Amino acid sequence: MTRIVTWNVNSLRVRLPQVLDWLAAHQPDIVALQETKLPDESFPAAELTAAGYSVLFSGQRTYNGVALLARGADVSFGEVARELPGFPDVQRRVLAATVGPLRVVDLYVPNGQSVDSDKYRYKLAWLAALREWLQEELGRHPLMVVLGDFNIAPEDRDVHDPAAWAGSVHVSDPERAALRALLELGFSDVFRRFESGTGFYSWWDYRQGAFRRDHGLRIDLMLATAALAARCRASHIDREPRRAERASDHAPVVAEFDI
DNA sequence: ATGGCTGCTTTGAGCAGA
Repeated sequence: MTRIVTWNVNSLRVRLPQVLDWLAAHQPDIVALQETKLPDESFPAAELTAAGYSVLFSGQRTYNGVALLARGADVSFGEVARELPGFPDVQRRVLAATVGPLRVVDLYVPNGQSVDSDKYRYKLAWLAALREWLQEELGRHPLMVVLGDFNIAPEDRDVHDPAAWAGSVHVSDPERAALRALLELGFSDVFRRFESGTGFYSWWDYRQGAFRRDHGLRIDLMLATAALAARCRASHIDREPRRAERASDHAPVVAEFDI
């Protein structure tokens, strides 16, 4: 059994103790982190290695930053990619590697800020470039997982108050269409293989007691190719770390595979 | 109610997140 996780930690500097505790408690095999907010020279490689993980990271100061952890010493990360082909970008949002039989693509999709902003147009252009790249990757990697903070709630059932969110960034039609276009390449949203209802969120605003009131969005996703999805046995969102003092505003999303 | 909260930044008010 292989346990795979995605978690937007919103500063690995602040969250490292919680991440280490969570790794020790849950022993995941592959972890994709987003918003590490650390330049590579500050990445806590020694601490994570001491916790039993091999690490790969692509970071920058202040914003963004992604990392992959693979359980075991000296795990080999093959065919590493840190960019979307044809989409040069100073923002560190992409980290892909081959780990054993698996292709793992860790993404921190742009937020988009608001639907009338340049950042929104950047988000849609980024998603278009991502689709082109994943289409190529699919030809080479039948067992692929694309996971991370997508900053898109796929459907209204992934939104605590769809009427309040209607038309805004994270739920707008163009964003959802871009996500559907990714899925239509041949991916499955693994969480939805096990749970079809409303009320399952992976992010809650820090403000206005949103977590306590369970006002959230499901925006952290794990997409698997058909061959990999067929081996998925369970998926859940672990709300426990969100309860902690100084919690990330995102919860880890977990899935287990027969690999 | 463009507030609310958190993390970051050539340290402190402003940006960004979602």
